[in-house]
Amino acid sequence: MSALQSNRFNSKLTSQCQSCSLSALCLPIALADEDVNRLDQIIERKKPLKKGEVLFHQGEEFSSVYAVRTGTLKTFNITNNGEEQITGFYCPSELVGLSGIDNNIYPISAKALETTSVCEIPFSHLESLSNQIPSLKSQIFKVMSRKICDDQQMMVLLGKKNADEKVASLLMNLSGRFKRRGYSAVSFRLSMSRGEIGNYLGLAVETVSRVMTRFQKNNIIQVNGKEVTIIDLPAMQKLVGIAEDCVRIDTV
Amino acid sequence: MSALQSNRFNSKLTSQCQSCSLSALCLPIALADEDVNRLDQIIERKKPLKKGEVLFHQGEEFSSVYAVRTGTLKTFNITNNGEEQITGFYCPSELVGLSGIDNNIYPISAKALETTSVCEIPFSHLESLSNQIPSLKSQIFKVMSRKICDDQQMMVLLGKKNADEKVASLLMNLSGRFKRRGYSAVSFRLSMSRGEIGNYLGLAVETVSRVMTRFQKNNIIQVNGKEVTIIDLPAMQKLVGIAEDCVRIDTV
DNA sequence: GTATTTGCCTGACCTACATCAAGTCTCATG
DNA sequence: CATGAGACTTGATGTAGGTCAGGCAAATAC
Repeated sequence: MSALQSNRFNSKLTSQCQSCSLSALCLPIALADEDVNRLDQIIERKKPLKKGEVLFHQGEEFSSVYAVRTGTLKTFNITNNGEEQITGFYCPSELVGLSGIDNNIYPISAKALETTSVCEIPFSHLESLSNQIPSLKSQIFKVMSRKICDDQQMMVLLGKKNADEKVASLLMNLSGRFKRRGYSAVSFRLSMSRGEIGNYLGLAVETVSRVMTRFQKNNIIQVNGKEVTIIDLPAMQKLVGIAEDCVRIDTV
Repeated sequence: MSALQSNRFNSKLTSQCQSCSLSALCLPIALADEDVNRLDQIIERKKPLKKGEVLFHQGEEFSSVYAVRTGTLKTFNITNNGEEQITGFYCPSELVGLSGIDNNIYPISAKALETTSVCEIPFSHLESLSNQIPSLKSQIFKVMSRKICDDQQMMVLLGKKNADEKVASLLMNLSGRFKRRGYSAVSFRLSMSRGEIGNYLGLAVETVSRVMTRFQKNNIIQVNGKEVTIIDLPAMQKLVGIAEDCVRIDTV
């Protein structure tokens, strides 16, 4: 059975790690069955967030990290002059909130881009559980390290790439994330608006729009509102520059 | 005795965590004495790197994280088209190499900007020691979380700030890091070149140069080669926007 | 000592992208 | 069904910062 044939995980809140199709991507990877059980017990499944609802606010006391189960989140930072700077988009199986550990305060807010359900993982529990399960601790180190790695790639993007490369990079990045979860890597739906894309990439909305219509004219992608299909994969890869995503070789 | 009156830590390679004036800033914070001892035993003090020498190369197998004891490092990423993108500068007490944990490969290189000595902390040892010392594990989580936090601030900088704000942010950031180690927050020496600053901030060398001379003309800073003095602190803070560095309140 | 390289500064010019302005399209709501 | 508010697109224009080119000074080599 394919990992994604099921729709169980938005059906009831009681679903568990063992039966969750994301479990291989999420934290429990590399854990023994009994350990997954123990992890499972500290996780709280909350009722889904509606579009626009906030999971946690910048400045709030840190308590939990969250694994996205369905839907998408954005995290953002309100800058001193009041503008929002989006720092990331989070898809199912991805962990949000790690930046709160340092100061026990969330330095960013997290908001749902669509109806989104998450698993809440109280960090104090996770931490004490990680005392008992060394491989869980290693797993957390890895997840955090990967985040550092990804953020550094993002810096390269923001610092060195032009508008075309930025947009192509985002699309290819999303493509890879869909693929990893078993969805099509070439055809998908953007859950964020053009404005949010621009904000994230350091571009004006208009630029995002222009780049995407130009890509479409040049038969690199096909766009229909939020639906995107990548047509000319080599062209996209060339724009991104192969060897993205740290040095990570995608083994999936 | 001030934390910085001593010069012991570049005098001999055998210096230990207990006697290191950086220990309060580095990993051992919040560790019991006996635990510091145990940590101390896994750390290898290497002979100093000369300017331009590489600590580890992008793509190399990951083995250790490093704490800078004296001097400065930069980390950088060679992009697909062969250019270098600097992802960070590292001052004494700061930890380099955390991004290697994820894939067991360093995704960046680290190079000395001046004569630099480091403590090598073999990660496998650190990890197993962290099984025995929960507070050490927490400390590692915190350090990694802080890194994520800082990187996100860097994204805001690269995505939203103009040249003046970028340069001001870097100077103020360095200022804060000097201060934390007990040095002057207003007068310090840049260990990186203008080119490296530009590269890091996503600016051309010429722009960095122009911004700094303009700052000087407007009596905001005083520049003499690599020596910088901040004259008009409020102006600088205004450029940076107060409330930098995540939401962290500097308690030092 | 001179030659050469390297880092930094400065001016003139150019371009990629932002900004402004005016649509069109979508879709939610009374 | 009409209406109104967002979200998206497109064109015209402006500008911050990049690029190019030249020059000086300090460091390094010869």
